[in-house]
Parts: sequence; C-alpha cells; structure tokens
Amino acid sequence: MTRLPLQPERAGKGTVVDSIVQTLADDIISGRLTPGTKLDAQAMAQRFGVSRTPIRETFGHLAAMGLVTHRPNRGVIVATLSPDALSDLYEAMAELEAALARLAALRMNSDQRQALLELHQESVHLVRDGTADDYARYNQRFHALIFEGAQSSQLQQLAEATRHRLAPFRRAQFRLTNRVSKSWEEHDAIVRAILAGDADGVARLMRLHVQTVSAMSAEFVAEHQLPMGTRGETSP
Amino acid sequence: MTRLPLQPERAGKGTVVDSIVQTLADDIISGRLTPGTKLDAQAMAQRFGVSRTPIRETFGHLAAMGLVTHRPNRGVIVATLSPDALSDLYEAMAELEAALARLAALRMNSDQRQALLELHQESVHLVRDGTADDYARYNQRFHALIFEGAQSSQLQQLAEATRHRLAPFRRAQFRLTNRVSKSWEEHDAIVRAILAGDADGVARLMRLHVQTVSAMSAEFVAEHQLPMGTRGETSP
DNA sequence: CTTCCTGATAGTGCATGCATAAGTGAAGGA
DNA sequence: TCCTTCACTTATGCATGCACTATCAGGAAG
Repeated sequence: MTRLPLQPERAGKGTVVDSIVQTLADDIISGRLTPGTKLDAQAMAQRFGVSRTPIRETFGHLAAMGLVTHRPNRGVIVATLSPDALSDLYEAMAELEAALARLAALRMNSDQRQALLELHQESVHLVRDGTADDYARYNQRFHALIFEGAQSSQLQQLAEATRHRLAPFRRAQFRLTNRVSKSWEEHDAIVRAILAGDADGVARLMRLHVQTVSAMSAEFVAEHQLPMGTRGETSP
Repeated sequence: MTRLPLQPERAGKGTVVDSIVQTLADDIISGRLTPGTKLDAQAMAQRFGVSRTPIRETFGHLAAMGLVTHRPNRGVIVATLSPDALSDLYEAMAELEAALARLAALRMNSDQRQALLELHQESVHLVRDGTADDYARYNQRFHALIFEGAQSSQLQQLAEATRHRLAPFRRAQFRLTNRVSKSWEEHDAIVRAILAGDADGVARLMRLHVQTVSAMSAEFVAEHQLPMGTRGETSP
C-alpha cells in the first residue's frame, strides 16, 4: 500500500498544452506578439494544428502568469500595462533582484564569484563596440549568474516571472543614449559589492540599478507610444 | 442532449471557471483539501454541476498558482512540498515580507501607522486569553496592514500568492507551545521599527520573524507527518 | 449631424464523445 | 510464496458541436 513517489518533479512535460504555453510565452517575451494584440483561439488552433480546447487551456496558463489578460466573453489579449502598473512591476522587480543580490553576496562560492567577475570584465568592450542586442545578452547573463548565486529557487522563479512580464516593455532601453555605459558602471559597483560580501550594500545598489532601468523604460515607452492600455479597456 | 438553458446558480458575473478556481483555491488554502489529495475531474464536475471541460481549465489555473501539481495522464493532486522546497518557499516569503515591511516603514501615513499600532496593542490579551485561531486571525490582519502600507500592489500580490501556497503547511503553528507569545514579541519589535521609520531595521526583523515561523512550521510538519513530496530528508 | 435602437455576425464558453495511456487485478510460472 | 504477464477498467487529453454574448453595421428618431 505504501506508494513511494517515483520521480519527484517529473511533472510539467509531455502534454501538448505545455509546449504551446512555452511557445506563446516566448512569443510575448521576445516581442513577436506585442501588448494589446488579440489572441484568436481558432487561429491559434490552426497554427498549432490542434483544437480550441487545449488552446483555451493554454490561455489560462498564460493569464495566470500575467502575460495575457482574459476578458470574459471578449477573448484574450497580450497584457498591457498602465504607466502606474509598469512602475509598480518594476518596483517589485527591484526588490526581488535586491533580495537575490543580497543572498548572492552571502552565498556565492569562489567559482561563482570568479565567473561573475570574468563575465563582467569581458563585457567592457561591449560598452563601446557592442550593439544594443549584444549588451542585452550580456545583461541577461549577468543577472542570471546572480540569480543562481543566491541559491533560492523560489525567489529566483518569482524574479524570472516578473522579468518576463516586463520584457515587452524593457527590450529597447539599451538603445537610449548613454544607457549602456551607465548600466555597466552600475554593474561594476554591484560586482565589487558582491565580491566584498557586502550584502546590504549590494541590495541597495541593485535596487537603484533596477530603478534606473525603470525610469529609462518609462521614458522609452512614453517616447515611442507603446500600447499601454492607460485608460482601462475601452479605447475609442 | 439534455441541456439546461438556465443555470440555477450562476453567481456573480464572471465565468464559471473563475468562481470554481476561487472555491477550490480556498479549499486548499483553508485546509479542507490537504496536500497529496487527488482532485478527480469528474467528481468535481458533478460537485459544481458542470462538465469536465471547465474543471480542467480550473486545474490549469490552480497549477499555475502552484496550489496543485499536474502529472501528465495521471491527474492532479494538491501540491505537496519536500522539506527543501518548503524552506525555500519560506525564504522567498521572508524576503518578500521584509521588502514590504521596509517600504511600509517609508510610506505609511500617520493614519496607517496609528491603525497598525492600535491593532497590535489590542491584541495583547490574545496572547494569554485567545485561541490559536484568534491569534491567527490577528496575525493575518497584522501582515495585511503592513502589505497595504507598502503601497506596492505587485509585490503585495506576490507575497499573498506565496502566503497561499504556504498556507496548508503553516496553519497550525500557533498551537505550538510558546509560539504565540514569541510571535507577539517579534511583532512588537516590528511595529516599533515601523513607527520609528527604521526601514532597514524592520526588514531585518521581518526576515527573522518569518524565518522563525519557517522553523516552527517545519517542526510541526515533522511532528505531525503531513504529506510531503519526498520523505527521507533528515534535518541536519 | 448625432444618438439610440435593432438585427446580423462572429467568437467565446461549455457539453459531450472518443481514442489512448495509466492503473488494477487475476492467472500463470519460477 | 512471490514475481511477472496480460487483459480489463478507469480516467485523462483532445476534438467537435451548440447556445449565448459581445460587437458592429445600418437605419430611425431626435
């Protein structure tokens, strides 16, 4: 009668729904689907060669992740954020990343610290010679290393989920003038604090870093009139 | 074939799925459904008087919230947590609550500070005269006031979602000896730090407070053999 | 010309049916 | 007695069909 669990956490793979969730989530995060875009259930059904039932289930998952907004009887759209909601989400991001950086400063082993330092030092040339996309990729890896160093998988998952929700509004910030060099300098201070084991200091620095990104992102969104859904749903 | 055009109880205006999600989530959070319990789709369909389709959609929502675990072709069970996963979640909880408390210390207005102080002072008698449930209710309101005071709705939502996931494992901790008076003393220090505007101090205190709860919860789970994911992990 | 009604149309939400994989128990062999 | 095998049972995952609601075009009333 004692039923021992066969393999822990084997779940989450295998069904059609999960693979479609991955695909659509990636479409949103990568910007192929922009905020405000309506997701037509039967068009998706055709695209993936399945019926509408698993598509609707997929929409449920994406809605729970905050990537899409479900409006009863009116379909599903890629999530839009009012300026207030955007800064609110960035604040959450700032606190999550600050907490992770704090833990990383306390917990990273010497290999991890070395890897972080090397990644950061090798990125110097990107400030002058790299493209915005190059720097964005380095930036992604920089934060990922800190996430891993914190060794707190739940907190990491929350941070990554929040990062995904912000992705559509954050993408192009490195194209702003001077943003790259400023960002690199902020990273530099963060790396030094982590190597020094200055937990409270790195938390403060990371919070400021993300707040700066937030301001840049808001500026970029304002300048480029990204769809935000400022006034609720009813748009004329 | 026999389709009833009129739903006798279509409570609220939202969809059926949303109301079922609410009900089942509450069943799990409140402990009516304990971790490891299998959720039978057609039994649920009968219980709520709907077909299996919206039930399956409901399961998707609950899985995305982390309240249930979906095993392909093997159904859905109320989420179980290994001891490691439990402490990991508590760590996330600690950091989230610490961040919220820090913001609350910076942002609460005088009315909110007054309300927090009054709630806390009025709760003194619960330490000696109240039941565990009484204190749990006060505890809930205490943390809720701090959440509101932080004025950071996304962070608050993350904290509440995490709190819900922990609820099945956290419920009975106030029945442990001395836990109530210790908890009250920790709250007391937190209130004083918030009133003093000591942001970093309250973050540290809150982190310790939740860590203590984590230890208590782990102890309770171990003593009472709650269903967990993987057995065999002995504490160091 | 604007506002309000009204009917057509499309798409969502749910029910039902079927193929398939997982679970169950009995029979046979070591 | 215990383990393996195999048919049977059960429930999951997906497809399809139908009713209901939101949206929009067109026309009447102000």
